[in-house]
This record gives sequence, structure tokens and C-alpha cells, in this order.
Amino acid sequence: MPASGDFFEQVYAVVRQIPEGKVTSYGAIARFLGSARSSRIVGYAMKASLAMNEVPAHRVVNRNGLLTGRHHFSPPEGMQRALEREGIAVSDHQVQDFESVFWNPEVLLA
DNA sequence: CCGATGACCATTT
DNA sequence: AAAATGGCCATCG
Repeated sequence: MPASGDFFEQVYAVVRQIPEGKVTSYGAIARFLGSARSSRIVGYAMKASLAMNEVPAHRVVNRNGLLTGRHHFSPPEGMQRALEREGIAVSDHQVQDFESVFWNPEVLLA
């Protein structure tokens, strides 16, 4: 495990707490961690998380509800299928009713 | 060691 | 309103 990934581990911790049937965005996580402008890093962390089968990266999409990272999955369409399996409607690589299935990391503060 | 790049987002031109 | 650019942290060459 990359001990040099301080930010990464924080991201993983949050993503792992995402309840089933819910999704979140990179920016939401970045903002929750205190680095609102480091949303890029969150996405980069997710790519690395694919190597570790302990993070549900398929529950993380961009702020548009678009499955931007589907191409990094194996198979790419597997991400969409995984979301639908959890009860999330996905169409054309886009989460339907995104606001309804959106999960805010702020709930971890409780 | 330095430069470039990446599952993004928000602001400015 | 659309397009371009800056910013962030970490990894790779």
C-alpha cells in the first residue's frame, strides 16, 4: 500500500463508506477533504484504487453524473452494469436521477 | 532532480 | 453562452 498516498487513503476511506445504491462526485470528496480544487487528484486516486479491489470506484462519477472513468474498468461497460445492479439507473454512461442517488460525504461527520 | 500528465471543477476571457 | 485556462497532489520518464 502506498504510504506516500496521504490524500489517496483519505479518498479511499470516503469511497468505501458510500452506501450501496448511491453515488458521489469527485468534487464532493475533494471538498470534503478540504481540497476543493484537487478534484483531479481524487479521480487519479480512483484509477489507482482499481488496482486495489477494496474500493467501489464504480460509485464515483463526475459532477455531471457522467461515468467518465468507465474506460478504465474491465470491461468498461461493467461499471454501468455494477451501478444498475445496485439499483441505479444508468443510460448512455450517465446516471439517471443523479441528484436522487447522490450521496454526500458530509454524513460521515455524524 | 525536473517536466509532463491525469476518472475534474470552477473561474475568466 | 462557449471556449480557454488555472489549480490541486501524486506518479512516471
